[in-house]
Amino acid sequence: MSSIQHTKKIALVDCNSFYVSCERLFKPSLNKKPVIVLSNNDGCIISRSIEAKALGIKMGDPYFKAKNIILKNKVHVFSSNYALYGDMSRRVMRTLKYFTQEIEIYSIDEAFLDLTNFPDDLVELFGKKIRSTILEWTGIPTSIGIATTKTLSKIANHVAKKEKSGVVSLINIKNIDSILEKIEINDVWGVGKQLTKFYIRNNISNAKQLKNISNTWIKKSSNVLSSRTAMELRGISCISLEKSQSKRKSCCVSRSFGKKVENYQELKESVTAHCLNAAEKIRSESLFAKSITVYIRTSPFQNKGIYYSNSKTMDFPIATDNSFEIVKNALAGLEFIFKDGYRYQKSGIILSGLSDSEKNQNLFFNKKNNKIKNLMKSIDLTNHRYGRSTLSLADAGISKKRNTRKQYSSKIDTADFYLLPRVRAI
DNA sequence: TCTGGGGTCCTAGGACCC
DNA sequence: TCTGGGGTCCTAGGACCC
Repeated sequence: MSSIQHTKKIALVDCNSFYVSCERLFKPSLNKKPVIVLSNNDGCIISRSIEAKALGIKMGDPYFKAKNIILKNKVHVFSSNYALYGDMSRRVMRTLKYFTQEIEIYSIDEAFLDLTNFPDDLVELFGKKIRSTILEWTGIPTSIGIATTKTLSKIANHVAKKEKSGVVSLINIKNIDSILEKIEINDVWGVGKQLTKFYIRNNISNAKQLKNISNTWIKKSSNVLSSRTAMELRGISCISLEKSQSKRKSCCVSRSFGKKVENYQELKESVTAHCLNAAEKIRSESLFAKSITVYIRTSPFQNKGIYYSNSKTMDFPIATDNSFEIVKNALAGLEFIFKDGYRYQKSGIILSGLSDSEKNQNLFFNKKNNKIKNLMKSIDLTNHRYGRSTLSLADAGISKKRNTRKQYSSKIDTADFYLLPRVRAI
């Protein structure tokens, strides 16, 4: 057993303006220029380059509201291309795994690494090596924050975003209070809109103040999550690294419509399509759903007409991954909640109570079940080979034009070898 | 005219039981 | 006038994250 006691060291690696950076790979001429990426249907702004941020363009703002600034400043606009971002994300994560297996992939553009086994005085240098390697191998710029807990590594990362080196370690700093003091309370990981309001009311407006507040007070007036955050600010690790990604518990598929929908048939088609996507997803992960929720709603932002939103949840008699059964139940639920005369903006479904046990199934295993299983398998295989929705149910309305907007797509597919950008070795 | 999508966890309160 | 008390389980909705 080693006698050396290592300080706990957690690094948070975060890709800078990830979606924008992905698009820039294929158009290097856009470096240093303002660029944004839009959500589905070109609805909201979901990624901004620093130059776009500097223009005052806010995260999550509806596109049409920012259009004036965008046109005036010649901001480059992209519709989102999730296939591209997912692919680039996998490349970045693979690169990280080259450095350590102690990794938690936290989101599409973020990962926590446990660097406890590296010497304290070398960890920042190691961070810089990681950063330059990711840039070299994938072309994606990152920021890296290193500290003793996840919450503090988030803060270190926040500071690193403004540093030229892109890497900040709090490990060897004796007293980090002067740093925490400059972190606004709403920038602390785990403090959202409601908690910010609550803390401000109680004269807590930065991370240092939250760190120094009594634990009993937080637990009493808020909840365990809040006290965990405060503890982590004090350097006491409460949120551990989740190395193995556990199987998910639910699976949602939803879309807003490009144009409002009043027609029942069109709603049915959208719900059917959502079900087929979700069913395929859970089958690919060998999961079975216990229940399904279907929901529809009109736009919450328009006051013309009355707002209507409703949902219906149904249990399956036996947990299932069968597309037909999932669609059948969803459509029954839709019929139950549909009301005529509204301009619907969105529909969605949620498969929940997901499990990978086939316990329930085995009891009822028979020929018919096997037949359906094989059918599902061949549907998935065909769709995988020839593109999504090659094989579909009639109700998904595949012959029709999709009710979505995607005006600014770069149409880049990393599966196409010749479009892959060549990244210059540094 | 036009406002994303996909997750997790916690808690309050209702249903039910003795 | 006045209607127990304590426990468990489940779910819907809220808050948070990216």
